[in-house]
Amino acid sequence: MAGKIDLRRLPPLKALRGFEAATRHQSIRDAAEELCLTHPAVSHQVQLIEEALGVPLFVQQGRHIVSTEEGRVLYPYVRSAFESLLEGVEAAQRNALDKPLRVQTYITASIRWLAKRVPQFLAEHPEVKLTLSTSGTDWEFDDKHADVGLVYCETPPDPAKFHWVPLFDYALFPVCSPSFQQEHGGAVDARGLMDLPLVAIYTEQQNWEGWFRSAGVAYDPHVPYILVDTCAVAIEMAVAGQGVALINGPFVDKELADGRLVTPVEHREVCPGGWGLVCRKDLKDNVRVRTFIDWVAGHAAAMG
Amino acid sequence: MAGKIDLRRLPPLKALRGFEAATRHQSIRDAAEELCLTHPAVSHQVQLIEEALGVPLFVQQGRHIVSTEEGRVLYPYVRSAFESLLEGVEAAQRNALDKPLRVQTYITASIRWLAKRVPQFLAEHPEVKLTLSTSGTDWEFDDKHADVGLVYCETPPDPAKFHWVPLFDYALFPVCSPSFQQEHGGAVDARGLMDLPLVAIYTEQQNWEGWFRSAGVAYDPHVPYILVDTCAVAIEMAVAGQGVALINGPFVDKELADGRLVTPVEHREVCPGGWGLVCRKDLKDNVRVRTFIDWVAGHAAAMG
DNA sequence: CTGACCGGTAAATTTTTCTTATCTGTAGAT
DNA sequence: ATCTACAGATAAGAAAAATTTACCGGTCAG
Repeated sequence: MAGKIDLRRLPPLKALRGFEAATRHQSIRDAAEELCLTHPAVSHQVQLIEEALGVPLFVQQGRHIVSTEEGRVLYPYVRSAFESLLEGVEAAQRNALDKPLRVQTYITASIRWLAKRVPQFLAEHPEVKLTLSTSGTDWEFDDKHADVGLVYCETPPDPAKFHWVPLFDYALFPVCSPSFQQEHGGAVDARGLMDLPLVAIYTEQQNWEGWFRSAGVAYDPHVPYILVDTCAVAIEMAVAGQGVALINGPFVDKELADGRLVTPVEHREVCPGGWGLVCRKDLKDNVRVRTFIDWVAGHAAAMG
Repeated sequence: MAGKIDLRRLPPLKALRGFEAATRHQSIRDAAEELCLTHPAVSHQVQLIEEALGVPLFVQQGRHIVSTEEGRVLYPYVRSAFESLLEGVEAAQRNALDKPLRVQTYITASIRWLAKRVPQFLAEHPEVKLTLSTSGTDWEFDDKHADVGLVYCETPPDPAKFHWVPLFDYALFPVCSPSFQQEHGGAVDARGLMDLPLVAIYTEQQNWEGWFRSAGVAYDPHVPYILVDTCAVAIEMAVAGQGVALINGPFVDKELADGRLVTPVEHREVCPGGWGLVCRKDLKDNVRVRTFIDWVAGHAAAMG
């Protein structure tokens, strides 16, 4: 980190691009076109540098311009400065890319949605490494230990600090195995469901209550619950024919499609908020973060 | 002059100075001070680059900032880009300096004022070479063949095309040698002067007429003239005691000071315009031109 | 000689940059 | 603990810069 420097005598940096292009084309208009500017803009940029250096860089010859000797002397230095900058940008971005992206998820979202798709992501983006940290207990996105979170939020997080990309809405619906359904007398209504063994999650026992209420059924606090600790386990219980689980999101799409699970009652309780990706606002343009978010959001939109 | 390039992905060049200084100081405020800016300006510049690269370059640690790994990776590239630019500027300026500066003068101004001072200028500015082109006939500054002119103008040249630095005003006064004065009866008035042999310049015979008029003396067109072709010769004639010459500017200061010339009549005819330096407007900031103009103007002010 | 082409210039507008004022969080002192 | 001084971030407005639009003048090819 070398010391002292005399940055004062640097030429107007922005205008250097005009000089570079004008020198390369030996034409103001062509340079302007390349830079998506009008020709007076480039003309002005060149004049700025000529003034700053106190040296003419072009002379008009007929209706064209031609670099002066000084212009030709200066050009390679400018060129190599630009190349150095481009190299630097690439090096910094490569460096950033080399670090694994830390992704925080809830255990259910991880097991039943993200984990399945991660291999494809890694195959499509071999330059990005991932670290998944799944937790069944932490509901809050922890920006100290993760770059991106796939989380559920009732209300979108503070937009002043966080970038939020919604993925799926949050609607609760009951599922059970087809054999379980037959054993308990085929089709039932919401009221009938209350007599069956219901699988609930420790931390979200109130979900059933809300669902019954939204289905227009008076809630009986003495409903026979089977308590498990995560939604992923509740799903396994339902598949195994142990009871009716209350699910949200796209986490049982596959089981519903291939018939391992059915919805004994069609009613869905639409809840506020939804699942989405979250990251610190200042990271939203980070190459790794952007790559990951765009990819996941694309797949969520495509496959629900 | 290598071809193609992808300038699009260059970072915002102007903001790079902020990044450079902030990295070097590891402090936004110190960087701002060095760049003569306020700290929000530098803060913003850094953010601009971080956004452009999609990579954080600093993290806040306590109440200070510290470069991230990416910032440390990027820095040397930026640094070397700046150094390349500074080298380029120097190389171009050195190149420009190597060419001789073409100075156009009238013969009198050259012989009696400029030529004497040129050696000192060359000694003080060994990097600047001069080509003097003196002419007794060309009155118009010829910007095709000269970079700077030391010329007389009745009215300042068009400021849209030329840069003009006035040096001395133009006031006509008569001079002769002391012996000549004594031979012709000592002190005289303007009227008496008309009877003496007057030295006039071919191309400016009307000068005497104007001088007499401004002195309040009726002009007699039959005054005995000795005609010479340049003012420099007229001066020599006067020194040699051949007659009275009509002089302007500082061109006989030395002879008046050491007594080789005297002013037989004190009246001076102040004429419009004056002597000055002229150059094309677009050259006024050229290093060689500026050096020369500043030096000459300084000496003209100091020594009249 | 005419018309298309090229670059320069001026004025106005848009964009960028910078400053002023305020806020948040940290570290050191009381 | 609480207060103060300090370092940065942020927002809004002001200042400065870059850019565009419209136009001019010179040059060259037909």
